[in-house]
Amino acid sequence: MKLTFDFYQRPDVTLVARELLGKLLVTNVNGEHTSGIIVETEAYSYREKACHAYNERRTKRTEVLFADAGTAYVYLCYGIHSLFNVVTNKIDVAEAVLIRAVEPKENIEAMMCRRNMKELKTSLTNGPGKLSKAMGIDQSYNSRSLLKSDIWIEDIGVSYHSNEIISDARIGVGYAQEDALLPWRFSVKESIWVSKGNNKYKII
DNA sequence: GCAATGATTTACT
DNA sequence: GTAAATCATTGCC
Repeated sequence: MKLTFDFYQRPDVTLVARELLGKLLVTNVNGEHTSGIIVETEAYSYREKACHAYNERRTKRTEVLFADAGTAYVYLCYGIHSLFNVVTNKIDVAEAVLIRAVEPKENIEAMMCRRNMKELKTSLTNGPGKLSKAMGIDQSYNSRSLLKSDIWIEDIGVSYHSNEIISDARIGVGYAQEDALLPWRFSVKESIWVSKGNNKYKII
């Protein structure tokens, strides 16, 4: 069952981030239907410095974060990678969940083709830039609604108890000072598809 | 207008 | 382990 507006509009972005684990991310790009199970997420909020819309900063780019719940926020990172987020909370409240890793489910061949890979490895989708490419998500999906387009998230009856979820500091947000320590990264403990993180800016 | 930088990945050594 | 790739957005001049 496709997730509805009510799922995304709830006020606690970390709760939504946790509950997105085990859900199925589905895209239908250029006639290729692909999907993967979400195994790693991060929460972002206007209340903390790691967020692009920190302190309610509105610019052309961050405007999407103030949009209605269930809107996709796709932005270019390091000039190369498209990172996929889902906007949560009420309209004009800038919060979002970054999808960091998925377990490939349907049409894995098409995903490998998009990533130029010959054999199936976890590196197909174990990172935010990687899964976007595998799923065919690019800048053109920015500000698209997940409630009524060719990209959406489904509930497939999987949910995790808190002892099956790892809660940790987010990756690559060292610039956010004290907010970089918030345990707002969530991943499925048993999954081998979780990203390895980024040692470069790792916080001790 | 211009310079700095990043919610990363990949290919080297 | 280290570094290059690569560019939209941002903030300051």
